[in-house]
Amino acid sequence: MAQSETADKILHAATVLFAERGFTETSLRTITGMADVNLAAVNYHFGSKKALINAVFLRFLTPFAEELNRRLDMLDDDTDVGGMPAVEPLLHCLFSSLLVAVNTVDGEPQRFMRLLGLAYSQSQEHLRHSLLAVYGDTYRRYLKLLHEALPHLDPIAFYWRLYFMLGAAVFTLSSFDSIRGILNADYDADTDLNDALHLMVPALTGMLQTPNEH
Amino acid sequence: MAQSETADKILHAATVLFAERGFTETSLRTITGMADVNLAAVNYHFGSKKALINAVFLRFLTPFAEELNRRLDMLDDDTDVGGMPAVEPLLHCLFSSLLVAVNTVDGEPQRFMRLLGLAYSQSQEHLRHSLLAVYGDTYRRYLKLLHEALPHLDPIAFYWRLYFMLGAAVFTLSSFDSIRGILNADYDADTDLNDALHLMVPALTGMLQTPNEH
DNA sequence: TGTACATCAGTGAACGCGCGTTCACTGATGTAC
DNA sequence: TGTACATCAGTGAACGCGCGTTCACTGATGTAC
Repeated sequence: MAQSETADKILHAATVLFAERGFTETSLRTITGMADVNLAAVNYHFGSKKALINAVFLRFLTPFAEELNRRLDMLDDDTDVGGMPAVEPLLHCLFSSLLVAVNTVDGEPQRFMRLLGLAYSQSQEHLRHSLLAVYGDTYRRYLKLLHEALPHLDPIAFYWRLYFMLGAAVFTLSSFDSIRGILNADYDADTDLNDALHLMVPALTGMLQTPNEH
Repeated sequence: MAQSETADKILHAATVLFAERGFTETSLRTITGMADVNLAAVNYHFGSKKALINAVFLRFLTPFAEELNRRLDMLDDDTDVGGMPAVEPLLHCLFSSLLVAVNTVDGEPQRFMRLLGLAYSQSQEHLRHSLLAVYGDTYRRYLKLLHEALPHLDPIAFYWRLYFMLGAAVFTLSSFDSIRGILNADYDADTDLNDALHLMVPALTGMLQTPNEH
């Protein structure tokens, strides 16, 4: 897939338009119009609109998962002698992989953050299944390490904290452009994606490490 | 609006279906089919599909904003003699108002959480404008109090932390049903909405209070 | 070297379908004189 | 008390439109004998 120039142009236009408006709100006619290719080319190269949505995600999640695994390997080597990796390095791993992966494919980094947000909110069951099949191993590996770094949390509390973290990250990064716009207008201060991630790491570390009083 | 039985049935069905599938993915035919009313009744009572979406939000956000204002008044009275309200009571205020409001209108509480999540992710500009016009004052009042309780954060850092909190809350609560399902299956432990909120308050308090090292 | 066939990327036009909205209409209830 | 008119909730059928998908087709390139 995506070996032809036409398929590449479709993937690029679909990425931009899906991130801007969502999946249902973007028609194949708009995509092929922007990509300057024939309407039927989407079904020729990808088979269906659903398959196109899948392909858009695979294109940027594959380098992300590879980068994350590479960094977790490095972290494993570093801590071979003395115990487990800590929370903060684990979060750095995650966000740095995101940044690196997003820069290997074309386009604005925050586009992919928006797509990630959409994947969660628009109930695309087919998408969730296909993503879990491809990236499930990496996901479970990361979860195991993170939980080991948070021994004060029982499994239930850990699971909820994980979702608090996912929510904060996905929501903030997928609204990144609009938050930045508001801050520029109100406080005349510019924050780039890297700044935002550096504000997020200590805040989320603090959240995860807070003791859980019942 | 919503004084007739037909309009009420439409509002109820729309609330259920929008929360399940999103706005674009729910057709007026599905809504009127479930409500057992005539298709044209939506446009007769509400004017358009967009106006129906607005009405669904107004119905549960209005009791929420009223309840929140009432609780903030009480908090103001309590702290009249000694300083400002603290972070944790402010979060309790917010979440308790949500719970109370959601129980005054019919239906499962988590439905409204899902709608809130959708309002953020589906780019419904008309909706955001209309909501800010109606609830802007309450929103700004709450923000001011919360910032006063967090004097260690400069405006920029505060703003980002606010979005981390919003993200964690909206995302978690709108995925509440599926998270609960996973926990039931994997750990055989049931968590209701109240439990989830009580796990959230200390975690988010910890996140907000964490110092921001640069 | 020449011919026949297969493969493949891409195209133009049409398919049927479900969508939100509109419109002329009905029938019940309220109001004015 | 009776009649004429206005208002209002609700209806049935149709409107035009944009959607994802399909299909027969073209033209270029590669392969076999």
